[in-house]
Amino acid sequence: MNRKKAILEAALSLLAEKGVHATPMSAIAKEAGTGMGTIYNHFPNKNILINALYVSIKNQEKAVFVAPDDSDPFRTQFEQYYVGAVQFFIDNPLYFKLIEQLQASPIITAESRASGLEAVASVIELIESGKERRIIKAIETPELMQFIGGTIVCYLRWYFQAAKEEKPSLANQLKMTWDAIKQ
Amino acid sequence: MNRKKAILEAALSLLAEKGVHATPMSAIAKEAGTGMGTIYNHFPNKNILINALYVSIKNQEKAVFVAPDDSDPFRTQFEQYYVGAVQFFIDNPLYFKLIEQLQASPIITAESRASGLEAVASVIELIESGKERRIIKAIETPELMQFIGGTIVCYLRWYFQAAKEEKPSLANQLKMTWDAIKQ
Amino acid sequence: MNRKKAILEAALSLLAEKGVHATPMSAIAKEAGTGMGTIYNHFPNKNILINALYVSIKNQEKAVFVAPDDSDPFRTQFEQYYVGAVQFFIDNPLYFKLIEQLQASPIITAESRASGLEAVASVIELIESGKERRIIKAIETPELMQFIGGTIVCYLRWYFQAAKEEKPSLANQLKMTWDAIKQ
Amino acid sequence: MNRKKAILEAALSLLAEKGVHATPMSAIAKEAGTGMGTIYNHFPNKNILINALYVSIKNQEKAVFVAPDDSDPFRTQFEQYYVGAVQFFIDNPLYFKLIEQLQASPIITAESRASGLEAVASVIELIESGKERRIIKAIETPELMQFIGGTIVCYLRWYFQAAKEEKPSLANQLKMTWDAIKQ
DNA sequence: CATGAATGAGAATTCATTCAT
DNA sequence: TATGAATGAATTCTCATTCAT
Repeated sequence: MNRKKAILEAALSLLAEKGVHATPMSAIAKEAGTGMGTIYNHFPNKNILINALYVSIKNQEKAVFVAPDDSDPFRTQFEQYYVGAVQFFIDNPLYFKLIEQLQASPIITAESRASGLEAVASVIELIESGKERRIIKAIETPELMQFIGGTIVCYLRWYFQAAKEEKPSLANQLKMTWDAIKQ
Repeated sequence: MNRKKAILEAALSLLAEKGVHATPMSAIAKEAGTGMGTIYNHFPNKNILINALYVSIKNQEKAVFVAPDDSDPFRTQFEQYYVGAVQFFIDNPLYFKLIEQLQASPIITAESRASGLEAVASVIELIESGKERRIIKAIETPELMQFIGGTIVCYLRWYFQAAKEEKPSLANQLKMTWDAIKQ
Repeated sequence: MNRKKAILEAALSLLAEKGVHATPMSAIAKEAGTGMGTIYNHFPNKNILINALYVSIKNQEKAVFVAPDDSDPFRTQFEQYYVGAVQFFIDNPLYFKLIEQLQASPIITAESRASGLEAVASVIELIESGKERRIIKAIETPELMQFIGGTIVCYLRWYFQAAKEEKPSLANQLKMTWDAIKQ
Repeated sequence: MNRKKAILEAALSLLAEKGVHATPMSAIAKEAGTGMGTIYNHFPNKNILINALYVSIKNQEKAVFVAPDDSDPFRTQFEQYYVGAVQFFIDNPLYFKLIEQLQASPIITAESRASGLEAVASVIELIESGKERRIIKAIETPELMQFIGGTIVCYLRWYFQAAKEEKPSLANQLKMTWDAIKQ
């Protein structure tokens, strides 16, 4: 039985669901079916556990951004990234809930944050090539990235709060985002 | 002597700056120059105080959305709303910091959240007229609102984290958002 | 009801009797008849409480060393100091038990320790005048002080462990110490 | 491979250096290069380990008190004991640090303490013969022993806290102690 | 209404000890 | 016999809330 994994899973579910500050370590231990001390054998303290979870999510997110087929049209490649990111969080709602909480939190260290940025390195590359090819607006890449990321977050917020039967179509979102950034 | 106001101001500055969970009621009392009991005379508990702050910010935001001149072109009216919202938070950075923290927090009640939505009622109206006049894309209004709101939040995040000397231009942001939603 | 005093008294009795590490703050609170939080209102943490106790004892000890009558013979003056110190701890056995524990402990700060040294300033003066008058051996004062202090500590240890009926006479002790240091 | 010895050595160095309560069993195991379970195979619990260390030191101290040459003058014999004891702890500073900590500690059992007393049996004998021969003051032997022991402890404290270059001379100490106890 | 000392439940963290391997 | 991950009771400290003044 992999206790470390059990702990991370229990932590994910409780931290995302109840909130970081409403989840005592004892609750995580109970949910993971271990003693509290066991958590501390694997993670020196609560913040480190949370950072580990953050980095683990970001690493999985990274795996989603596989290099798209370069022979595809630019817009197709962009949409693949976009849809990939959205789908990743739709498939893992707890990840989204947790990342939302941690985004602006002082708990996440600069180091964890930096490792999180790696996830989007290949997207940045695509955007910059799009700017060179005059497909994308000539705006600073970080600003574009922030904008695109923002549309994703908002879509997901919207997606998760919407009632089951009326999940908003991703097509609209894609169209708006593309219109926003295209030259 | 308006103690209630002093308490709200102290709470705003501490909750925004230090974080909700790192701000004890005692610190708020000290900053407000009152006793702790006085806070409890005005706000039955900490959560209610925080909700009051949230609603107060949303109400001030509402005041910003004054009906634009109907004789102006639609796009001008839209930009007035957009710039107004952005400017409101640029002028009140603490408001933004606090709202960001509370956005996804279970502290904010459904009721407070609902009252927050009133702020944007007049914008909704504008958007719907835009859709009727086929200036704006035919997408569900809530989805459009969410999208627009998302771009504002992301711009502000970007704005506040950027170094002093290189505050990003709002023009790019306006252009992207308009291109996104326009027919 | 002076709670701070009650806390110090409870702390003294438990720390001295059970030992510093065997006395939880909760036990002190219970003994003092207060809540645990009350202790922390008066002393920010356990170490500070212990230091406060240490300094308080040293201050009371200081009060014991009243300037002796200068017209008395030197030896009389010396014995007054010696007997005073011994009597102080015989009268306050808990003080002795606690000081013994804390003497070499890293809990006591340099500052507390320094304040403790003030207690013996007037004794140092007497010893130095004794050396000048060639009544006392020409040995470095700190070494003499350490020696004298050591004989007191040992006597007290002996005194407290001895059975009730055979408390050792202080006279022997005084004689030995005097013979040791006299020219 | 003598694991028991390795454990005792690791325990000595850590307990003396860091303090009894700041040294977890896990740290001792690591320093000794064994698993934690191994310690518990040799010593049923932490207190028993500490007592074993105490008794071991006292036994080594005992070995230092070899019967002096009976043809030597009494004072020479006494000084041999005295210097031997002092030298023992100067040669083994960790022993002194640990014994100091444990002196007043409830961890040390009455049994261990009793076994510690054996160390000085031969010194007691010498002192009593000195009293019979009217070389030493007619004071209860235990009181004399306590006094002598006290001067040693204080000298050592003084010795170890003094700066390297100004180690206090043992000669002064010997003179004072002798003057104190001699008839 | 205003005050702020008192309260104690609850949180993070430690570590002696056990036991399956 | 050796190992060290697992355990959870025990400890320190915090802070929302109360209430006597």
